[in-house]
Amino acid sequence: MPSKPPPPITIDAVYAAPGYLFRRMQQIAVSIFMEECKAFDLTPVQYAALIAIHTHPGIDATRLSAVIAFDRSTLGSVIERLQAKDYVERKPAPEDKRIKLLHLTKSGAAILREIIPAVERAQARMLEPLKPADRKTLMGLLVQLVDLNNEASRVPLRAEDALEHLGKAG
Amino acid sequence: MPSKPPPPITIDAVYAAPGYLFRRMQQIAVSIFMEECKAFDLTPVQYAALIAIHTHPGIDATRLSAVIAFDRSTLGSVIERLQAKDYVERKPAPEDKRIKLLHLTKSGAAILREIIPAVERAQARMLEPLKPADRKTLMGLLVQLVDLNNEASRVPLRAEDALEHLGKAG
DNA sequence: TCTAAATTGACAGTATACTGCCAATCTGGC
DNA sequence: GCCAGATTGGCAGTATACTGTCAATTTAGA
Repeated sequence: MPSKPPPPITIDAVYAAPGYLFRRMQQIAVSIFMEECKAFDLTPVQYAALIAIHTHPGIDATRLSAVIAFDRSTLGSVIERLQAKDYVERKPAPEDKRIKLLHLTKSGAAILREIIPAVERAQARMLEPLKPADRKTLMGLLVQLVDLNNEASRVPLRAEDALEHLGKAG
Repeated sequence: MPSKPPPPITIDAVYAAPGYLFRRMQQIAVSIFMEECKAFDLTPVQYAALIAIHTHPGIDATRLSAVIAFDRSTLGSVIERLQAKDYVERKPAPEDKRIKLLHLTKSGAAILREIIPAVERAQARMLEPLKPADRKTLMGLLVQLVDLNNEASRVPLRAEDALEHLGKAG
C-alpha cells in the first residue's frame, strides 16, 4: 500500500504550526503590554519579577527563577536593571555568604500598585478579539498545556521552591 | 454602591495571565524544537526563513520580514548566519541597487528536506499532552486570535507582499 | 574532620526581538 | 530633469533567552 506523500515544503505549513503561532502570539502580547505600560518603562519580565519579589520578600535569585520559570542567567541582568531603577534591593544573607536576598524598595512597591490597572488592560486586550466563551476555552487549554509541558521547559516552574527561604523545615 | 476591590498583588495572578502563558508556551515550544532538531543546528526562526525563501525564491529581506512576520532588523543577522552556513545566497538585484535577492543554495534546499520530519515531530510534541479534540480547539482559537490581533503586532503578517517581487503588476 | 558534591551568583558567547537612525537609491509630482 | 518623500539595508543600543564555565561557599558523606 502506498505511503503518505511527504508534506509539501511551503510557508503555509509554517503558518499553521503550533510553534509559529505561539511565537507570533507572544510577540503580539509583548507589543500590547509595552503599549499599555509605556508610561512606566517596565517590561513584562521585569513586572513578573517585581510581583514575585513582592509575593516572596527575601527570596534569592535562583529561587526567583524557579518561581517565575525564567532563565537564571537572564534573571541576573533583569535584577540589575530593577536595581538601577531603584525598585529592588539586594542584601547579602547573613547565614549563607553565597546568597543575596531580594526585597522591593518603596518605589518598587509603589510602581507595582500603579502599573496594575495598565497590566490588566493589556491582558484583556490580548484576548479581546475572541468571544468571551472562547477566551475561557483558550485560557483553560493553555493553562493545561503549559502545566503538562512543564518538564519540557528548560526552566520548569517550581512555585513551591519559594517557601524554602523561610526556613528549611520541609 | 461599592466598587470592586483592587485585584490582589500576587504571583498567582501572573500564573493565570495570558501574556505569561504565551511566554511560557513559546519557551517550551522553542525548547522542544531545539531538542528534536539538534542534529541540524537550525533555530526555529532560521527554519521559518529557509521555508519562506524556498516558497518565494528571489524575495528580498524586507518582504521576507513581512511574509513571516519577523522583525526586519533581526532578520538581517538571521540571514547572515544562514549565509555563513551556506544555506542562502544574496545577489544584488540588477534593476534596483538597494535590493538583495535571496535564494536557497543546494545545501539549503537539502537540509530543508532532511529536517522536515524532525520539525513535524517537534510540532506534534508541543500539543501531545492534550486530547486530540482539544488540540484542534486550541489551534483553531490560536489561529483566530493571532489573525485578529495581526495589526497589534509590530510586524504584521503580509503574506501577499511576497508576490510583489515577481513583477509589480498589481 | 576532610573532602567530594552541590549550590549560588557571575560571566562569556550566541541568537532572537525591537527602537531609532542613517546613507544609498528609487519614484512621483512638478 | 529635479527634488521631496519613500524604500532598502545596515548599524548601534537595549532587553530577553539560553549554553556553558567558573570561583566562592556550603553541605553531606566517608
